[in-house]
Amino acid sequence: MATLKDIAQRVNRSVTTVSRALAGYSDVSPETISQVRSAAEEMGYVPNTMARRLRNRSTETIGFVVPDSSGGYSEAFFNEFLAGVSKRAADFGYDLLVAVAHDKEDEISIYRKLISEGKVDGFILTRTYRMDARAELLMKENFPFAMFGRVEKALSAPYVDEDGTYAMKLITEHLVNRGHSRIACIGQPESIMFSHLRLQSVKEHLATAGVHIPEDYIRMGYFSQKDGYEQARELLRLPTPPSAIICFNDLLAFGAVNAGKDAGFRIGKDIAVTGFDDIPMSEHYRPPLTTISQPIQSIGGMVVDLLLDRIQELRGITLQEHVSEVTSRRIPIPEHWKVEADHHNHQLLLKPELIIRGTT
Amino acid sequence: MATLKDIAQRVNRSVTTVSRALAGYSDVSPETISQVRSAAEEMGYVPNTMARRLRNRSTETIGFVVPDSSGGYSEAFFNEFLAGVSKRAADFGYDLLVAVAHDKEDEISIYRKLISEGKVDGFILTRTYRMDARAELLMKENFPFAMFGRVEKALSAPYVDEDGTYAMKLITEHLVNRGHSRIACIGQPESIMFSHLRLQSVKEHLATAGVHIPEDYIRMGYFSQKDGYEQARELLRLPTPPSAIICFNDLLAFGAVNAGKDAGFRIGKDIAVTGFDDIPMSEHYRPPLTTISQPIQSIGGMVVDLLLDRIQELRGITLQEHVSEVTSRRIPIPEHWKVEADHHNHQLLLKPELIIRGTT
DNA sequence: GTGAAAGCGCTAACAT
DNA sequence: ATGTTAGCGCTTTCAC
Repeated sequence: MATLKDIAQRVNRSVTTVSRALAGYSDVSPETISQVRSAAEEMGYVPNTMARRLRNRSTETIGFVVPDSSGGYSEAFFNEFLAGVSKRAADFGYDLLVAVAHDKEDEISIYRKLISEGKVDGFILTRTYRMDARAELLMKENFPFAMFGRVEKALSAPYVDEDGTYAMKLITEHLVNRGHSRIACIGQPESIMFSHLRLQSVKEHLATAGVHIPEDYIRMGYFSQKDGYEQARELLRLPTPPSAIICFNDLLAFGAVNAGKDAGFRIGKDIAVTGFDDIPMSEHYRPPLTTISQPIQSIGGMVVDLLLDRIQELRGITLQEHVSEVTSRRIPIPEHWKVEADHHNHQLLLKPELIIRGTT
Repeated sequence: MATLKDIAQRVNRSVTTVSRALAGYSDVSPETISQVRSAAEEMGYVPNTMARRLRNRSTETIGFVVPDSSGGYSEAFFNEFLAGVSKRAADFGYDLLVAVAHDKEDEISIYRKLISEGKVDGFILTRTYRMDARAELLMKENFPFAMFGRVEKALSAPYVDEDGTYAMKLITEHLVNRGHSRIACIGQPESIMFSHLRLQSVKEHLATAGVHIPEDYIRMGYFSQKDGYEQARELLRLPTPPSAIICFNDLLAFGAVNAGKDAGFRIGKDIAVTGFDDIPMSEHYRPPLTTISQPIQSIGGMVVDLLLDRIQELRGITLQEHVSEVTSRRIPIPEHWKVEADHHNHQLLLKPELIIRGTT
């Protein structure tokens, strides 16, 4: 591998000059620049990553800790998001470090470790909790991070989130308009922020519509298709079973659909089911699933943008040119997505879309 | 962040001595060792990652390039595999760098880039092709890698693979025993190694069983549920439609099941469908899918083991202790999984399992 | 416009 | 058993 030194020898200049020529400093003579550039080109020079990182005290790396694949986390969601993050990070020369929480190891200790070892410049968080230990740690450490999702306490941390409250307004109105008055829901644990927000919204909008939702219609704490099946089965065995089941993700909805079928209901006729996320399979399910769509991959990209902004902010502007270039390259966010934003566009709420299909 | 220098000052020793004390060299006095260790502990010393990497010419990082999420790649598979890789890598202090192929960018150029920038010590490859440009590049560059899957040309590269030939033997025998004689199959492009192997095996074992498989029963080039639906629909509209459809992944099978339903067939009675992979949903599909199961997460871990072996091999044994410790920690592979292995246990073939469910 | 020198934090060869 | 020196490859003062 060619180094600056090699180039310097070749063009009879000092390492310093070569470094500056390559970096495009203004105080290098044009001829030197072109000499150096072509020498570098010829010699296939690529800067040594670790040397640069050591010197610059920068890892050029974003960390993403996967809660744990086994948790029944909606897989398709995760892939899409990761793709969005990785591609966007690559645009800025950032790498993506992925860690999966060991069963043994405390998730939060992974964050601690990655910070103390200096392996990442910042983190991306998803599936935030109302009280999120990760967000609290990172705030306390003043370590850069950006979230897909919010936390309950108003933090100054940057985030992108879907407007789950609005999404549930769309769903409940849709169901009420279809004549449903016995509406149940199956969701994740209420400790998860989005799950909490969605449930609140369901309650609120049903109340507005004058629809009562009894306590035993509310099933919180579930993720998987299997969970959806079991909870829906129980719901349908109640003395007064619901005529519609709102599920807080698509997998739960698939399970509920199956439970409905097994109990002899015609899905979309005798009983309605809705999902959330619009994973690829939803469109192909039988019947196709009514659900809420979110541009997951784009969201991943947006979160990267927010994080990189935050990193530079905390670092103080050092690399002037780079900064402005980077900031100007931010993904513009389509206006029709944006519901709300803080004055710095660092906290974004996106408008989700209701996709009406065969299950309602 | 405390550095070796800080510790050295504290204990009145040189940086070198501190470094060696921490590394556990034998030529440091016991008291110095304990002094240094406790000082390090107190000061919360953590070695600077980038300094170590620069100095050691090691990235302590494994690269994994995701072909592209949109390609219809079986998502659940990807997650499980990644989890296995990440966890195992973490056991050895290795990081996992994940890159997603940009739509614009040539996939192979990502490998080139990561190599020339010195960002990873080795790669993990999945979904290998019969002629695999990545494997060829890495062989040519003599850069460490390990594969989940084989390539057509016999390479000395380490791999783990399922015995797809055997898997298809199980499937065809199962179907033939159930009385099927009109058997079709839907698979990925034949350029993909596993798809090719599976197809060959299907042909071979059907021939052995005296079952003829006409050309128009063979549909290669597909990945997604949608593909599965469309191809199955066409198959079922043939003058002589098949009575069984072998699909080379579970998503294809889901599509085929739906096509069968839509055409008025009773799945598992009028028409049989089989999948491959046993993703979580397969068990919950309607009807539950007969398929081939593989321990994906474990396989991810095994591939990491092979890769780390290869990395150390190419590097020459430098860190004696570390090496032996590492090698001794390898995941033992259950005997009942192992079908075949080369003499160094660097090329492993695993025995897949047939899971019989409702679609046959 | 260019170069010498210093240093990021670590490790290792070579003294002593 | 310990310290001195050197250097990984890069960037950034600071001097000329």
